[in-house]
Amino acid sequence: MVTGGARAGAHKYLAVRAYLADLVTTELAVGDAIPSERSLTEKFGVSRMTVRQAIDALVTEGVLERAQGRGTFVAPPRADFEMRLTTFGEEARRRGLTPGATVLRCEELPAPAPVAEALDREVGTPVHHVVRLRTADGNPMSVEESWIPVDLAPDLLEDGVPDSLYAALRERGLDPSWGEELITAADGTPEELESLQMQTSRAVMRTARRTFGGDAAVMYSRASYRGDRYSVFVPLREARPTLVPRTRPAEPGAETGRPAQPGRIPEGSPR
Amino acid sequence: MVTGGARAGAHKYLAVRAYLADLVTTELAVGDAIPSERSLTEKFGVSRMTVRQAIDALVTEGVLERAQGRGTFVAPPRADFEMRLTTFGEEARRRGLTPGATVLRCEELPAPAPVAEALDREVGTPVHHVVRLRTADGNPMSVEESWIPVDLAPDLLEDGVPDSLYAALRERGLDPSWGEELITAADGTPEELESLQMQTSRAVMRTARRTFGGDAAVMYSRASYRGDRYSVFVPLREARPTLVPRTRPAEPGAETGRPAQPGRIPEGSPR
DNA sequence: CACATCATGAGGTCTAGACCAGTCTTCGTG
DNA sequence: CACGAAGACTGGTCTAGACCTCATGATGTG
Repeated sequence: MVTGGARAGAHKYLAVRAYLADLVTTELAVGDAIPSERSLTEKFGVSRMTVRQAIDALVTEGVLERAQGRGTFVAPPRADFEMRLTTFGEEARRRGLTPGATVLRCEELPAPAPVAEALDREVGTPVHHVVRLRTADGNPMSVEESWIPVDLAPDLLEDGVPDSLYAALRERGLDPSWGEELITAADGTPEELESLQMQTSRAVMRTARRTFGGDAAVMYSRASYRGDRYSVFVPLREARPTLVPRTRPAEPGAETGRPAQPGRIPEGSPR
Repeated sequence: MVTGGARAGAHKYLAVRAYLADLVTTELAVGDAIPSERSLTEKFGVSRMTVRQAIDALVTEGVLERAQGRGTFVAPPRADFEMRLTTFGEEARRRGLTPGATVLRCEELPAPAPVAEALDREVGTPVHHVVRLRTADGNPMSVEESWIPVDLAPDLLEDGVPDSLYAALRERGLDPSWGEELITAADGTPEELESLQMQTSRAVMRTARRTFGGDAAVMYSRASYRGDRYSVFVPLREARPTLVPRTRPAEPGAETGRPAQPGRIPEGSPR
């Protein structure tokens, strides 16, 4: 059973949700119908609204599809439909490759302007700075540079550079929960081309990423990937208009108390 | 009033939803609280579950944020938080540029293998083929190649190439509703470099996109953007595990009736 | 003055029904 | 046998309450 995380004492809709999640992953295939809402009502001894709350959650996640008059069905996996905050290591393993890393640099320094801006900090704020060569099955894939404010994780690099910076941040209660990334293509610099052992082609894919935990920026990172070995898959949603909140009129003295708005990602050289 | 689309006779939760949407766009700023659920209950003479249904919808869309014990607030615009199916023209205008296009080629031909695969059709199926140079404020930005099955829109190119292929498809009832894109970086070919008037740098960003309307692939397109003038912004969500339905055991004779599963995007040269 | 307590009011979960609106099957009837 | 109506499903919307947890500000006390 995959009921994990929703023990008996917990909320009832979570129990129903866990049951359905288990059904989907172990019993049903794409297109199959789940039990009707009324039958789940009896099975769990809960009201229909509670059953619907459980199903609603899975419909929102894209796992199920409702069809009035017919039933509720297992939805086809639409890729992910959202880019995820994954790490190089996770990505590599997902593709069946063995990730590796060589630390090229590891230091603490005052944040230069572009880094400070990306992290919503003052210029000169102490930051950890790590440069690594990332490999997959031993082949160089990218040169990756990361900056993390020292005050968020003072002991981050005490035992050397951790395999996964994200995992290390998570251990310190700084869950990376969302981010934004800017992707460009460029000719690699001579140093990059050498590190990546690129001979004939010169094109690299550059990414600049801001990672947020809650409302605070916890990490800024830049990477250059071998253009001939790396690609990004982006699922696209329909372009429907979005509600835009009214912009607050200038009110001197008014504090929004909402830091870390998404915005421009600095691209300029951080050194 | 922005109540449009939710007339009095319609569902009550839509009336509440429309009221809140109007509030957000005309009265409230980011971080402001909306009226409490119980006060909305009285204002509209509906039950609390109905009010919650309206709020839930806006929370799911990312417009509002709940906070137990405190209230429900206007959420900061997290970029889009999903890549959208936009066209070159829309993107350019959004960035304040004037889009332009020069048709380099326009023909009908039998689909080569990679194109046929991308469109879920037989090799040789007749497809429209359009190659255009896209400009912004007169500057070359990308070379874009599109393939569309002829049977979906036989008269698509009768009056010349339309400004927007997406708009032309929409007019024929083929709403592009989702898609998937593969992004790579590469050295531009000599022809690309000449079309794009690239002198010093050679890196281009290549995209290969499958566009779907409903469950059928309606268009396959490939584009090469000037690496020094183009970038892609990608919002990233938290990396939480996704439910994967059980794979259907081989059942000869069983029909899923579910075409157009997302999958690999062909990258090889289509000519 | 500082701090613990408590009342208030916010959202979170849940019930036991109701009627509406599609879909599909089944069973007469012509 | 063909076809249409009826019934038996499905999910969609909605009510009028209930009790819970959590955040906050007022209040009283040491």
